[in-house]
Parts: sequence; C-alpha cells; structure tokens
Amino acid sequence: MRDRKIPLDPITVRNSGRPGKGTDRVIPGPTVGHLSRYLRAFAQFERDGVPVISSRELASAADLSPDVVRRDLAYFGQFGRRGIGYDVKTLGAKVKGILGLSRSWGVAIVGVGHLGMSLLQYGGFEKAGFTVEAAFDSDPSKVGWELEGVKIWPVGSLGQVLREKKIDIAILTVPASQAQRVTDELVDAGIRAILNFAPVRLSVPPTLLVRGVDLASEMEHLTYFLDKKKASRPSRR
Amino acid sequence: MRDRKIPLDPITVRNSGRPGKGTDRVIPGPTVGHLSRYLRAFAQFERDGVPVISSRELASAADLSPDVVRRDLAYFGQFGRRGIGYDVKTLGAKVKGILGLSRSWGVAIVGVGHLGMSLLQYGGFEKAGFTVEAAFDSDPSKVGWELEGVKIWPVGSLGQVLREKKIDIAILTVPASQAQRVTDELVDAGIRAILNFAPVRLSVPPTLLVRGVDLASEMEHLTYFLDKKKASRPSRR
DNA sequence: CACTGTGAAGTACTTCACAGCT
DNA sequence: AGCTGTGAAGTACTTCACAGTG
Repeated sequence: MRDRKIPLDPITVRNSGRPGKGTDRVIPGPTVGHLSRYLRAFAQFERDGVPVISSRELASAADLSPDVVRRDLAYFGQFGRRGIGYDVKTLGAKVKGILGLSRSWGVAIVGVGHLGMSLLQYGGFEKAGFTVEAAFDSDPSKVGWELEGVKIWPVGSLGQVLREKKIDIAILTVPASQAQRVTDELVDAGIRAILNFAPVRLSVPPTLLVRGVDLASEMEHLTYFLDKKKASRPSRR
Repeated sequence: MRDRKIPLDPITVRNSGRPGKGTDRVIPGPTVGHLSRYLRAFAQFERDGVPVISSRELASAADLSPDVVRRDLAYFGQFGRRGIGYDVKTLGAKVKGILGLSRSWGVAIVGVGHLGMSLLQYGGFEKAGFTVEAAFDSDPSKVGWELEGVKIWPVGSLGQVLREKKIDIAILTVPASQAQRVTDELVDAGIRAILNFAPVRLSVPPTLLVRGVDLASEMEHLTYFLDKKKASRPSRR
C-alpha cells in the first residue's frame, strides 16, 4: 500500500544495513531527530568554552546513549579523533549544515492570536537561522500593526506577500475551524512547509512538508503512562 | 550504560516478539503515539453517525497503513468483527480507557504569558478529559485575575494549591531562564507529569514524566527535509 | 467476498564489543 | 588508558500474506 516492493539481493541491500560510505546515504529518522539536540549541546559547550567533547559527554547532554551518538555522527563522516573526542566548533557547524541551517529561512506566522503573539515574541528565531518576515491575521483591527518589527497583513494578501518576501515556511496558528481553508491559500501561494499548531490533520499535496504540534496528543501520551504507572519508559523527546 | 544485560533464553524472550495473549503485554511506543489519532478519528466518525469502520477507513483518517491499524488494535484484544469492521463507539471508549481518559486529570498552567493564555483560551481541554484547575505566574499584576474561569496564583503558592486541587499535570510555559527553577518547585510540590514548552532540557527525578514541545526542533526538522528536498519522508506526526 | 487477526518475512534501529588511533 | 568507528548481534517495528469468520 506504500511503495513498490522489489525484493533486494541480500548483498546489494541498501546501505548494506549501516552507514557506509556510498553517496546519498539515507539518514535514519531517529538520527534526524537527534540533530537538534546535538546542536543545543554544542551551543552550550561552545558558550562554556569547551573545545572538545567525548561521545559520552555529548550523550549525557542530549539524553541519549554514547553508542547512539557515535553511530549518528558517523553517518556524516569521520569527525571525531580516536582517543580524543569531537571538536565542538567543527562538528557544530557541520550539524548546522546538515539541518539546512547554513542559510536563513523566511518564516511567516499565520494567525496572530495569543499563540501567534507568543511566537512573535519568542526571541530564538533569528539566532537559529529563521527570519520572521511577516504575520497574517483575518481580524482587520490587527492588520497594519507591527509587533516585534513584524508587520501584520490581511490573510487575503498571503500570495503576494509570501512571494515578495520569499517565505519558505508558515507557522499556522489559526483556529481549527479555519486551518484547512488557510492551508489551501498557503498552498496556492506556493509555501514549501507548514508547522501546524491547529488540532486538525491538514490535507495537502504530497510535495508539501507538514509537521504538527498537537497539544491533546502530548497530554494523552502523558496520561497513558501516568495511568499505567509504567515507571519504565524514559522521558523521551 | 543503560540497563543491565541479562541475555534471555530465546524461548522466554519478552512477548515472543509479537502481541501475544500474555498478561501485561507491552504496547510498542509507536502504537501509543497512534492512539490519539484513532481517538480523533473515532470522534469524527461518531459525529458523522458512522457506526462501523474498516481498518482501511480508520487508516485513511489517521494517516497510517491498514496493517498498522489492525496490528495496533489487536494489542488490546479482538475488537473487530471479521468481514465487518470495528464498532466505532465500543472501540472509541476502549481507546479512551487505554489512554487513561476514563477519569479526569487535574492540570495547571504555569506561566501566563501569551502562550499560557492561549492554552487557557483553548477550549479542547474539558472535552478531552482535562480540567484546568489553576494557573500560576510570578508577575504580581497578573496574580488574582481570573481568566476563562481559572484563577491565577503566585508561583510561591504552587505547593499548597497543587495539593489542594489535586493537580496531576503541569504545563510549563515560563521563560527558559526560569524553567528549571520552577520545575524544581513543581517536583517539590509532588507533580506527576510536566508538559514542557520551554526550550530547555529539564532535569527531574526519574519517576517524573516529562514531555517537551520544542519549536526549534520542529522547525529544524522541516529545514532538514526542505534543504535536501528529500521529497520522500511523509509528513508524519 | 470483505475484512480481521496474526504467523512469518522483511526492514529499521539499537546495543555490544572490539580493532585501531592518540 | 581513553575514545572513535563499525562489523555483528540483538531487538523493535512494519509489511506481507493468508487462514478464519461473518
């Protein structure tokens, strides 16, 4: 139901099951998720003036196992020095590059309710490689205001402003009832990715990247483990 | 570095690798994550008056494969009827129970900035089995106010109020700089779980459940795939 | 004959364990 | 001695495929 099947010769198998040196090696999903943690850790170590760290130290900072850290980093090449560890600055830059953060990305915040405002206030964007270029709201009394140096536009001007300001990513913070309609407008306007805070599953063309942050799911994840008092299962994420 | 090793007799191995009928069968992590989606889907089907659905229909609504749906549901027992499908009402109630939502959970919102306010406004809590019992803020000008029927208390009264109102879960929406300090107070006050919106990794005793929602990670996940234009990799989450 | 429940096969990820550099 | 990089083994999850059932 997903892709095509093509059973592979056991010898030819993908990356022969591990990192390997072949071009276009595919990075496992969990590893991609770990990269942000490494970035945070590197930033902290750099602030603290630590030049070199071991996989054990990095693991501790990122709440992972040293094995995972070494495996993860090895996907990108051989960045450590045996007997020594990893150079914080070099590897930090490398991870940034892998995450696509060598360039800056244009971001729009769509929906300036309390959530949208908290994102506008949130300082972390610039230093992380994101530039909030515009905000949008359907409320005429909000349109025209400028918050934290970001102008609020009417939703109707999405297409024009998105193209003019070369915006790549939309953060969707409109009410659930409007989410799909606004999403359709974003798609028409040629947006490339959406971070969706509305508690609905958006229907979009398959080329578009969507990631959802769902409060209810997160809460339910907690209650699942609270209820079963499965003291097992570490914090995760 | 994690647990102890104890290599198991291949016969005795955990659940013998699959659902099985043994008591205390362990639900795989991904399956737990899927449950919320099923719940949303069931709610929708129930609203639409659909009494019975197939794994294919449920899969489509939850953006998963029918195989995964059947496997997931089979962990809890045999709820479907061969040749027919699943009873929406029955299974909906069952999933709710599994997620621990048969009871109501007391929730506190800690930090009433824009983000905290947007959560106070958010209607979805009550119908999802959560009761926002209190909010806390360190700003004296906010303390005493009542928003959406929820009173704002000073952070200093955390311990007292949490115990009095039998609050289980804290949603942490304070600035990063205060997150760890406030977390320590929450731990002292006997909180059982924290949903953390502050962009820091909280250090807590291992018995406590923590789940983090990290804006930067989510954005970086998007840029990773945007940058590589790996059109592969479905939306996920 | 549509649809579930589940062995069995396949694939993905983690952990072990150790050779090889510093 | 300390630490990386990586085969190999182990475990977890997904998909296939089909017998069993209404």
